[in-house]
Amino acid sequence: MIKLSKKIEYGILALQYIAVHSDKIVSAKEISEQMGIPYEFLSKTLQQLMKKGLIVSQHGIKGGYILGKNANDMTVKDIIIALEGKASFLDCFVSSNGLICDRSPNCTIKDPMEKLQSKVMQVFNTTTIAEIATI
Amino acid sequence: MIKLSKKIEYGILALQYIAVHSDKIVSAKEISEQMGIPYEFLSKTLQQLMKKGLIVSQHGIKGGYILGKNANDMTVKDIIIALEGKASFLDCFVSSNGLICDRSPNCTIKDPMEKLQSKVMQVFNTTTIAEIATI
DNA sequence: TTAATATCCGACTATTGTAATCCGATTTTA
DNA sequence: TAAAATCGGATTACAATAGTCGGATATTAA
Repeated sequence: MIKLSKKIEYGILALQYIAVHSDKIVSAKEISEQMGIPYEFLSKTLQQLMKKGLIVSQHGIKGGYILGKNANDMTVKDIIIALEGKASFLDCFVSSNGLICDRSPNCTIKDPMEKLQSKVMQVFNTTTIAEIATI
Repeated sequence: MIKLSKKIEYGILALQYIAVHSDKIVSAKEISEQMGIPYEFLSKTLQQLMKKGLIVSQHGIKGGYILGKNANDMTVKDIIIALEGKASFLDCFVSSNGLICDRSPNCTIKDPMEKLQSKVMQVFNTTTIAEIATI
């Protein structure tokens, strides 16, 4: 299947919510309730985004999250990489030399697929949270 | 994960192989051996492509497959739809009215994600087997 | 100083979808 | 009529996703 995982969907929803409510600190509970996302799962996702610097956390009773950088500088590709470590279509693109599957190194689709992938990644890399948050 | 399934990877590989060897009928066994794809799984994939007209089958001892239409008119999107029925990022885009998940109809990411998706689909829709087969 | 509320973190379970396999039927050609 | 191919349903195996649970830590406010 060619689709975005729930984790990425939730990540985008959360970042959008935090961006729209940038005048205050937003808690995971608030996002969970307002966006209809399972609380525990969302918490995990937010912690991952925090570790990658996309958001900044504040502990304690008045705690929550704010954006870690400008929404204009935060792309969908950033989110995918923060939450899944990579953003690639085929497994062979994960390693640096590309020699993973049986067909390597004489794979006939590696080069054309790499071009296809870079085109798609360019779309992800030019779509920002600022765009998504502006409704 | 944002990645292409093995089925789609195999489908692209098979179509590429058939396109390159368009001077003859190519059997599933030959593709399986040459491309290193599990025979039974590949057979199923080829049957799906056949049902959608991307390839034409020939029964019997000298049987196999040839392209069902010009490689220039066969896009990656065609392959994805033939093998998975749809080509969408989020589940809510599957239905025509988009009212599936909890957030509908007031979902705040549906519209921006729909734009993102259409951009990606345009990439898939403008990449042909002819391009992929020309190495 | 203590209770409340929040993030943080590891481990675990449940579910789903993918990938692969098995078995047999049908078709065509030599 | 035997061999080699496609066809098709059912089943199994496996991996990744999605979600849950329990508890530790940090911060604030009463």
